[in-house]
Amino acid sequence: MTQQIAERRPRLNRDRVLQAAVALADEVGIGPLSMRRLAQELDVVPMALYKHVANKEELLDGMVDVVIGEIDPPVAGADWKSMVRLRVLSARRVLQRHQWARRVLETRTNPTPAVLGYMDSFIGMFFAGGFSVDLTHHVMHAIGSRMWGFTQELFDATATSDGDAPAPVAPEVQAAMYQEMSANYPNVLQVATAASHDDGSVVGSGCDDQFEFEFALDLLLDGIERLHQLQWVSSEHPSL
Amino acid sequence: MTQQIAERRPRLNRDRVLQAAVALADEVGIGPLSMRRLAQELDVVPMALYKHVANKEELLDGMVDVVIGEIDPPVAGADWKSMVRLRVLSARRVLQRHQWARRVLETRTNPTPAVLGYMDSFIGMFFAGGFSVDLTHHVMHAIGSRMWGFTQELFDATATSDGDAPAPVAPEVQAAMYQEMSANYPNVLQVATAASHDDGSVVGSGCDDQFEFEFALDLLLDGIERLHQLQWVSSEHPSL
DNA sequence: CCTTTGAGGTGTACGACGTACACCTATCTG
DNA sequence: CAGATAGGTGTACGTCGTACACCTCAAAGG
Repeated sequence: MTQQIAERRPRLNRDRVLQAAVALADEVGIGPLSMRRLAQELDVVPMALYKHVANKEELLDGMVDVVIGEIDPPVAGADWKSMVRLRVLSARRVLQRHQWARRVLETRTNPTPAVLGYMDSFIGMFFAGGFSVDLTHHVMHAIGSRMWGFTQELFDATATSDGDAPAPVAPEVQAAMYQEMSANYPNVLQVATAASHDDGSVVGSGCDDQFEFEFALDLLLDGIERLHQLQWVSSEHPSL
Repeated sequence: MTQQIAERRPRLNRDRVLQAAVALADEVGIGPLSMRRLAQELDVVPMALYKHVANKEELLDGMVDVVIGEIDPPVAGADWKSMVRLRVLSARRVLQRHQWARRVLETRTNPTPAVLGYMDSFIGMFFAGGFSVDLTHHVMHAIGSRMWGFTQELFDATATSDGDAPAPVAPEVQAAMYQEMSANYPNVLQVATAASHDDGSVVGSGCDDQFEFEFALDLLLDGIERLHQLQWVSSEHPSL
């Protein structure tokens, strides 16, 4: 009789927790997704979740990773433009499927390995297309905000988003980060270091946000001007 | 002795509440901004706030209005491109000053009059520049997501953002909305109705999100392609 | 001048929330 | 079979938004 009525519930694990969280958020939205509600869904007491995720923030990190994992890998053997285009559209489809994801992604304060990996592979598409590190950097900002649906500070480790002072990073920690980056995310590292030559930090954004903003803005305005001059109308859906 | 020690605190009103809320959010961030904390700042008991704001959502609406009000009006007598450019940059400066504003703006489910007024005047700049209603519509989407820092659903009344079913709108209410719109926001109305010809609703977005997305994406990709072909480098900061 | 009234401010209370901490109990290892 | 340890439980605390009943005080009417 030690066996409970339901001999099901095959023991929780981190993955089942994340999957359930994603499913629940898809169903009811991110607002009503509470630890208690999620626990209930898994037929478990709230505190049980904390054996698999450190806290709610880490749960959200994990959910983001699940979502990122759903974005298609780059299609092989195409020109950079169609590769990038398809991948951005794939990302859009995923974020559309999980409406809450954009909002959550936006609140992540530092990128998970899955996000870094995605960025790295994305940057790789530009490199393969013969882009300079410099242009790739600016372009990632411009495309990134379209792809994610918000202007990102994903790399800006200095933004704690709650106004606390940025924790100073010890040199040896920074060195370790560098090792990690160069082993796993060489493209990200290349872009990041090139962008922060005037800044001491390896991980800080170190780039000129104002410039990035105007870069993308002018890209848009120039494109718009061209369409205006051409008397472009959408009903014909011509190539831009 | 009925007079309290401090004869100051010149009686609360909605405006003082909003100003204090904005100042507090600027200082400590949006996370720690609670009704209780705000009340404390105003030297008042939490429930006192509810005499001036219906609830926290309405407080946030009011805060957004304060922020929107800080964006510069269009400069007179310039071409559309510089007018738009300056105004977007002004909006950016404001959102930069109030870091929390972007996140809050994003969670607003329907636009306040201040936001509608701003949109209306923004659309007006394109109309004055000779843009068609059609092109203006697409361009507002593309520029909008750059200006606000996120891809907007500001007009999408069907998105309750917590997954609830969209409340059906009675015909007479819809008629009243129409009156209101045509009186105060004629430009918005024009763009909205043109965009939703296939949709019955006046206020629903009714436009093809996928198309808007690809429109802006291709605008970017084409611009990027041009830069790539020109071997553009940022260090020289040439005009794009 | 006194009374009435209603807007503005108070106090208490409730049901959410995230999660610390001490505890129990399966399951696996030696 | 014994002991360890990963997984699950129960209770409790401090936070949040806000409903509801109450008080108070400035202005207005007799």
